[in-house]
Amino acid sequence: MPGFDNNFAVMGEWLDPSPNHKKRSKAELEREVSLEDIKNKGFLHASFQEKPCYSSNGLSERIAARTGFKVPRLKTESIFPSTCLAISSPGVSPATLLESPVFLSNPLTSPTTGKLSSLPSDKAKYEFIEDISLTLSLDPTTNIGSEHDDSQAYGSGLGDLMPSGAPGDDGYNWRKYGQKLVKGSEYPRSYYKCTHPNCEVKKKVERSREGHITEIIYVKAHNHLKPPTNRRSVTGLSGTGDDMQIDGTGTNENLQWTSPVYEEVGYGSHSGSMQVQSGTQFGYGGVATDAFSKDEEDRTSFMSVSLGYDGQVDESEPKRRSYYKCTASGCNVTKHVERASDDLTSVLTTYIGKHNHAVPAARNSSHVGSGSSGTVQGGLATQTHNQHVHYPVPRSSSEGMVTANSSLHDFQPYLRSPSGFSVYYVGEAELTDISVSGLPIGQERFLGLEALATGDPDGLMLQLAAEPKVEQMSQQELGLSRSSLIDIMSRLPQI
DNA sequence: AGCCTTTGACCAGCG
DNA sequence: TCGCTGGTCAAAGGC
Repeated sequence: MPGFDNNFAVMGEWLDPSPNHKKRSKAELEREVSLEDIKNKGFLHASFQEKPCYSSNGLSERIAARTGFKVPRLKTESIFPSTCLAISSPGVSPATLLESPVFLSNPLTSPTTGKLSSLPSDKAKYEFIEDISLTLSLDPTTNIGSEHDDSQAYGSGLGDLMPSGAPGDDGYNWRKYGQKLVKGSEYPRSYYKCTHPNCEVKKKVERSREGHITEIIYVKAHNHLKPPTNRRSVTGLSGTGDDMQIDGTGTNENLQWTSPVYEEVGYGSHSGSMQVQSGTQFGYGGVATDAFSKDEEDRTSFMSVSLGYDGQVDESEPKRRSYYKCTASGCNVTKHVERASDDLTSVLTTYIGKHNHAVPAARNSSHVGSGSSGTVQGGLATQTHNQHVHYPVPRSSSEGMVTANSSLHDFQPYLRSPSGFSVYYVGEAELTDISVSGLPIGQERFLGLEALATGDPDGLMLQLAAEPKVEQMSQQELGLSRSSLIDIMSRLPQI
């Protein structure tokens, strides 16, 4: 949900207009990765292999499986010290940055070149952040930077979102019923059950030693609404409260859709940085949406989303991304509020910039939801509340589950920030359609963004100089999206 | 009292 | 059959 640390006005929203999703072949999805490139050139190649959706392998193993070599685990919490990107917020990693409106309009698109290199016809490696000049050492063998105060960082971000007592707080109540150290994972896996009567939803959560969630796997779907306490009264620009009530999980902020200080400045479709497969909707309240309600009993889902978008090929659910900018005078903070069109329970929120003002008193108005603790302050350059989107796929789809998205995403584990965690949904829902949304690959059109990110020596800012780049897509087709993006970029904080 | 976490034991699937 | 592994159970204890 669009959490509000301050007030954002909706900049706009994209609704993916391209339902002609296609499932990519394995060959199309295979990529190779070169750590040397990452290390030396700063761009990513990736290797993608099919993998079961219900993998229980540890991240490192999965990485190894995909890249073909053993990957020393990074202390990701320290990858990006303040001297790099000042990603003091747990919600930020280079990956998330690359998923920001600046870097990511399409996972298959180079944010720097705008080249779409992962189209079906493209068998080659593709570049992602080649020219990004942020201090982004990706040597996976190195603990980059000093130990930063993880707890502090976390405290302003996911820590609030994911308190230890509510792992992956998604608005539902969970009871832990087991914990085990699974093979291949250096972190214990905790097992939770939804406490709601007759609800069979379970989830498995892996945490790092620091308590950061590294992976969440959901099994089945809720057959009930979220507990009222998690429901937030929302009124706002987009009309219905329900539509706005996207679960405050993703924020450590007071929740407010219609804050007087943020305005919506853009909107548009987000062509799939997330791999999605259709099936059951985990809509607001967890109730299946129409398309799948006919089989609610078997409603389950699978979804792999994370900083790594670790896993799938398909993306059938259109996603909506709203862009907001802080309306405070002189404040250039922007954010964008991404979710599946039908799934209001999950959201990916990305912040760009740093507020240069105090939190408006209006935050405490009646608009403000019950949200959590404090606001995102301090040296926060960007913050991403990487909640996930629930998209279902049938169990059978696991056979074809491919880490298809991008090299970048596949490398997410390296970049995994304290808030970065993988989310999988596993289930047996019938697959009504398997397709790839967001990216009309067949038409080979996309919206790319050329971006340049520069780390602030003070580690407080991230400059994102971006130029939307459009290929094989008419201006008309882009409509507001392009202009909105340009506007967004123009408002980004300057170093 | 109720709900939760913890944790060792147990069970089932698989090779 | 056996061992491994992931998942679950359930008693104990804490809040």
